Amino acid sequence: MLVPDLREKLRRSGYTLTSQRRAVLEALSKAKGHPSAEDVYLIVKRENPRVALGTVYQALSVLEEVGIIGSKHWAESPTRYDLNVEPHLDIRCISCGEVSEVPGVALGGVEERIRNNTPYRVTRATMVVEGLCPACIDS
Amino acid sequence: MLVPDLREKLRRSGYTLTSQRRAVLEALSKAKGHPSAEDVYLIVKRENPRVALGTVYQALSVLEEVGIIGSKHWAESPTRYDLNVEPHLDIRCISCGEVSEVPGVALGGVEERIRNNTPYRVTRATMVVEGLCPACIDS
DNA sequence: CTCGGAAACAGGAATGGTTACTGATCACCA
DNA sequence: TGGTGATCAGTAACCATTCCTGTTTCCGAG
Repeated sequence: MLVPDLREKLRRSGYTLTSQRRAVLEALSKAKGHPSAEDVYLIVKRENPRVALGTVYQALSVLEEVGIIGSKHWAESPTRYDLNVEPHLDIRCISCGEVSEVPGVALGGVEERIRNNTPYRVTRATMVVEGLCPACIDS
Repeated sequence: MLVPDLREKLRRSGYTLTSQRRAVLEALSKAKGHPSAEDVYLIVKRENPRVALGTVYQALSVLEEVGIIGSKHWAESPTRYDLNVEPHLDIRCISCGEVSEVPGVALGGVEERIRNNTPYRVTRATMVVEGLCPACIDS
């Protein structure tokens, strides 16, 4: 199964397991990249044409809150979702929009240092990386 | 003067110096924080009620391209602009939206390590930090 | 198993930041 | 100073996302 104790994880945060939420999770694993909400919507729709886009947005936000999926946001581009909830770097091509992972780079305790240098209660510290992918450099 | 050789810097990239672009720059320095395009627009409008919001957007984007100003983007919030073009960390309160600087935290060559671990040509690597500001923690 | 109330959903309208478009105006070099 | 390409004002359009409303689904208590 895709996520063990899925129902239990949702219930612990006061949510219920619905077929739509399961379908969104399955679509996310099928997409195997960094799909946007709309990408997920299109995949879910292939099997269940009656799902609403708003439902996909809501399901993604619930799944993220529960900690089953992660999201990243680049300016001028829809939010991308990811089954990989471990801290890791992704880079987005400013020309074609493709997102891929940057392996082997650790942030080295930057978040910890941020916490020690601000009176804010830090809730999120993400690296947003942009560039030109190999294919777009050549063209 | 706010920026020496302003005209020259614009000209070098093929742009001209206009009163609107100068006004946007002045508004940005008056705002003294991390204003959004609309914040800048409202300030500029006080002295020149005929400016259009679109002009402010275009001016900000030109000034950024030329390297006179910087911008940062948090999800679910308009892009913020800044006269400080040196690499530095800013944190945004997820409750009231206020942005302030996190002093004394260096990224320690993370960008260099990213460049060495991706086939992309990196054009931008920013840290996006969110949290609760002291005032919002108490309330 | 089944019933009732709470949660979630479908469909579509609304929102908000940003960009695109068009005819009028301006900046600047010859 | 005059011409021309860049820029502007005003406004419409765009797109990702959220909101709204009536209907359906989920699931724990019995």
